[in-house]
Amino acid sequence: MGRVRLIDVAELAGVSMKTVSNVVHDYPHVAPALRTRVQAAIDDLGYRPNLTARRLATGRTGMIALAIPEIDHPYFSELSRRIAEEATRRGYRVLIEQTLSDTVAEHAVLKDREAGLVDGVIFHPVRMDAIELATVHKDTPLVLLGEAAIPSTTDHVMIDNVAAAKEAAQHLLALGRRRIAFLGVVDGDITVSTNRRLVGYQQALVEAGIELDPDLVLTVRDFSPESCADATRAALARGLRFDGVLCRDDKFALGALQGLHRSGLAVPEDVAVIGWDDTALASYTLPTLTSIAPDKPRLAKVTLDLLEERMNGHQGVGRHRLVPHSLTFRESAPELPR
Amino acid sequence: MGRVRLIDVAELAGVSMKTVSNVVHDYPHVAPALRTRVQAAIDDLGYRPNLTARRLATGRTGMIALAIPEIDHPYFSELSRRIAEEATRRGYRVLIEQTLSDTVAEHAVLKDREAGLVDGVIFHPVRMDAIELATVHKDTPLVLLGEAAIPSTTDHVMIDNVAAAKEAAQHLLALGRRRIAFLGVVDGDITVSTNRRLVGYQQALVEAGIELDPDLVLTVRDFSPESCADATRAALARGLRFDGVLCRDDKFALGALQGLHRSGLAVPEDVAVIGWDDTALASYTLPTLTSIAPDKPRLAKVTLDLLEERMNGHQGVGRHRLVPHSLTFRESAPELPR
DNA sequence: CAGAAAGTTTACAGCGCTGTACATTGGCCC
DNA sequence: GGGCCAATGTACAGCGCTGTAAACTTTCTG
Repeated sequence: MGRVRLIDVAELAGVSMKTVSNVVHDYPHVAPALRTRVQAAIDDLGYRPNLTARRLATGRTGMIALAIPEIDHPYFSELSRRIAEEATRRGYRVLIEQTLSDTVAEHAVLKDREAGLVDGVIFHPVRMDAIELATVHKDTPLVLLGEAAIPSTTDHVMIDNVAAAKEAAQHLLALGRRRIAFLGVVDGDITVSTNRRLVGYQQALVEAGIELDPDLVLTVRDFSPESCADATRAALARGLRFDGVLCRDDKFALGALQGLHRSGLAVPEDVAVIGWDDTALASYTLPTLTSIAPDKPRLAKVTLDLLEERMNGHQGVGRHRLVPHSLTFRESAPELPR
Repeated sequence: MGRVRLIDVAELAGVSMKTVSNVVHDYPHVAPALRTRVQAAIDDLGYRPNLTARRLATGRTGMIALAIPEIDHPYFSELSRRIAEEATRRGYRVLIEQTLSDTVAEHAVLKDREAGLVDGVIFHPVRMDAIELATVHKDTPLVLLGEAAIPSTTDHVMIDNVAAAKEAAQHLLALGRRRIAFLGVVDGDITVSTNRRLVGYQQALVEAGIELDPDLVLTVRDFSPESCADATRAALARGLRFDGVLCRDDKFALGALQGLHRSGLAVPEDVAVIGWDDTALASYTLPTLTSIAPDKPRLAKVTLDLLEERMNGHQGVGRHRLVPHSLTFRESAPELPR
């Protein structure tokens, strides 16, 4: 336990508490002799500043909350890591909060700031929409991620989903595929992300002069790879034919790979597959998975840039940043030879 | 910002701060009339207690640290989720800390408690050994996970690695496999976990009257699936033959699946594969992966039981708990028909 | 109905730190 | 030598909350 207090050090060194504090904080105007004496006392006693007291006195916590749907989803765990590392670099700690896509939990997210637990919040909402967010969020430094809610009043970072989906579909087209499926729309739970990606997919096809076939937009039961595998097999079983699949995320793509394999189709020979998020999963599969790759380090950097400005008092309308993306080519939809 | 303070509520309601505090804490002996009046004032003003101040006054933070090597490793992110959920159930929040298997970072883990950031620490060490831990850890409530360091003085939770490895190997034997490889030993970085698992593997073979072949213990470059795939292919290429592989974790197993596939071998027909940790990965692969499954909910529960007792002042020697494990059967090493 | 017991409320001293205001010292310039 | 400024150090009032002790009320008991 941090039994040793500032005043204990001060007494041992024969100085005031404030001087010890100054030494701890590397305040420049401390006489060298004194500094060493105080430092010796600190080391002697094994003094550690009590962060709670410091926080109360300063009003700053040095912590930021990261609220995500699930910590054990590959994309979010990779994102968490990036953000935690970027935050550490800037002297903050990250408190990860799981919402489990639950409305109540999402509403609770912003309370943390009110309770003085954190200085700012990074929030990837699923349920809350722009209006709810705009009303709840008053003066909490907040940066939103994802596409679910984009209130104009709040800072927000994402990739250009439409463009990314379009580029992926265009790559499939460039590979000579003409019957391209989209996997998938979760039954009764169509998210904004899915929507944007679907739009990009459609744009690519239309611009290539291909008629849209609604049957090629597959519907799945839920967000599990299993349901995607089932949907893929079911589609093939009822006679639907396609030679390319654009998936809304890597887990969906794994489901597609399983479904195709079990239906006796070869990837990429018979069907090319593209995933989304470029998580570690993409290199673990058979065949390895071509995937849309958001620039995660950049995402972390931009997000923290915005948040830090807000925490430093920046006021004003919401800033909206697009972060670059690219296509990471692997076996399931190989790069074009040139 | 939580501008509203306890005293503001008190003044509005015309009572003392302490009475408001009592209402906030549901202290039973508050006159009903007063309680409603105070509650109204709280609601009116939108009062939220300042947790930092509370912590300073009580000396409790309500937080526990979870220090793990990597947040984006599937096993650790699943573990984090379990532990966070169990902790939430008990009224704690979890502060996740990445050590990246770095010695310095591991040593820093215990400082958090000293700084009063958390009430207790759950720590999965990689580098620190029992002796270091025993000396550093004085009176911080601490529970260790994993097999790296087991100082007798500290509470510790793990599964029986030797037994689990033995059972897995025995399952491969029961499937009629006789040439069983172990994947693998990381070159120059053999961990205690790997060692325990290797021992169990060897016990099973010896008890089955099979002579140990050191060549069957494969060496890999690092902890990536890629290096495991390479090691598998290289082994096959140099003429090594085997019909079963026991892997030290699921990521290694994914590498094995890739390597076997690329070498033209079928799983499980030619070679049966068993992974370790039963992470989500295991159901995503082709074929799906049989894996040793630690009872993660139980692990979380036991860990928090121990930690809570320590945080409540329990003294005494380290308690060492084994948590149950089982084998989750999937395609790569199917369950025996009966 | 006195006295004890239980219920209810308050005042206030910290928790350990930092920010501010202020005191002291020494160096430098004319 | 006086005056001024920068450097150095200190005292102390909070930050917002809770625990303790004590005051005051009401209820119960014989």
